[in-house]
Amino acid sequence: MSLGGLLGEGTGAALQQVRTEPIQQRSAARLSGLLDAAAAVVDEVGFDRITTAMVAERAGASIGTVYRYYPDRVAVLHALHERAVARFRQRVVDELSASTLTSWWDAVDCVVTAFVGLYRTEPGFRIVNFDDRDGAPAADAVADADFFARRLADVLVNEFDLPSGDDLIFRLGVAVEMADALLARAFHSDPIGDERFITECRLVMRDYLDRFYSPQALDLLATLP
Amino acid sequence: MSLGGLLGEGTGAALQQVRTEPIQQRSAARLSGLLDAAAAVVDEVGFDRITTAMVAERAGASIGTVYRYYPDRVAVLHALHERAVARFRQRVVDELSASTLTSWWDAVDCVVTAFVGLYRTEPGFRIVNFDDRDGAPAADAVADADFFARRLADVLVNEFDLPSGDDLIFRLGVAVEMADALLARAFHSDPIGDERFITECRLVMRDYLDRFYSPQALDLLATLP
DNA sequence: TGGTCACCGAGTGGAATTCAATCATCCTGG
DNA sequence: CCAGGATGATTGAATTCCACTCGGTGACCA
Repeated sequence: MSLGGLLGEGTGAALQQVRTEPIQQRSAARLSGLLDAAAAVVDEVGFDRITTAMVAERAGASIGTVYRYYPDRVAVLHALHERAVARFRQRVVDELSASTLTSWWDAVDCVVTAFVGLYRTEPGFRIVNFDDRDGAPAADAVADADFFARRLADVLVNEFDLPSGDDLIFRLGVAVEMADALLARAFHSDPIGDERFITECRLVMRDYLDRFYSPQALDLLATLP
Repeated sequence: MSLGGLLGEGTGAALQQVRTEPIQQRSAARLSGLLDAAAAVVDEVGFDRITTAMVAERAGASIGTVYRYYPDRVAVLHALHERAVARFRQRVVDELSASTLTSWWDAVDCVVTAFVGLYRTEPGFRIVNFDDRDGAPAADAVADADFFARRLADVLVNEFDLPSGDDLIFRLGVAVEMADALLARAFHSDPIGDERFITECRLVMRDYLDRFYSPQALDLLATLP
């Protein structure tokens, strides 16, 4: 789940992707250099044509260096995905603080906007996000989505007084799944993103959550014990 | 898109997956045996760890035999998916004819029910379905989803007088994406399927489509030119 | 009995991964 | 300040793995 884990400071699994934590400064540059190279290569040749040799060469490193940091080919792509998600997280924060939020809806809208922005500007993300659903990430994905739903729930509860609880988390989880699917569809064959799906995504999110959390629904809820 | 192509009699690419059409009877059994083996292996080791050797061994055949029928490893998984979809198609038909349909909603509900049943009973489908978005099928997937949306639109237009047109197809496409995401989520870590997500899927589908195609909405639409 | 059809499995090639050797940097005692 | 050992970082040839090919062998048919 790609929207998952957006607000987490690392979801646990993320950090263990790196085999050996770099100790000297130069290797930090190496690490991000490898990811930059991977992003470029993925954009050029696609997900399933990428080879470790290409990544190494593009990064000006040797094969062995790749394996020093990542246990296998797929882990490199995972890490690329993780980094993109981290940048997205920052983007959400920026977006949230740059906007004047008058209701929970504005916050949700910011998240969608940030995600769309990520698709558009982060090299390789579009492809990695589609293809990263295999194998290993599958297990993490649900945990990530759940984690993200919890974080988002915190924000909505604290900022907009939505009623906290498992119901809210579950519904945000549902919303995240739907949004991810629709945005993936929007960008599937269109680097700019098909606006119809993006618009419909916002609409669906709002309608779905309005059902439970519109002012009217909340008022109604308040009148009941 | 996994719900995609459900009602199609083959989407064009489907039939060309088999390299050589079997001529003698025994080879028909071989073919389905290979798929059974692939399904079992996929269930055991997962999508990206499956090897042609594993499939061959499980089927009691040799590597060469696999390649006699399928051009490559991915084609085997395509074929497995296709077979599952074919069975699903039958299940939809059964479901539709076994139910008394009083509105378009009943038809949509049947599709969801059939899809859930497929997840539960078709070996290997759960995993293949997740990963079928990736790699090669990715391109087909959107076409499939679109194709399925069109077929479903036909049914709803003919049986329940929904207004035909691109809008209906687009909205069904959106609905398909959402349903697929939510059902995938329901079965992601639960072989039986998390009922909360299944229920929510039905609810979301209905709410979303009701917005445009509820009796009230249709009446309203009718009063306008 | 000749001609397809089906099957086999060692062989090929390319990509993933390993690992022993080498280089770079840091650290410490003098 | 500076040997020079210790440890981190890098290398790339060697190895392993795996998808895929192909020539040979038997099975069915007419």
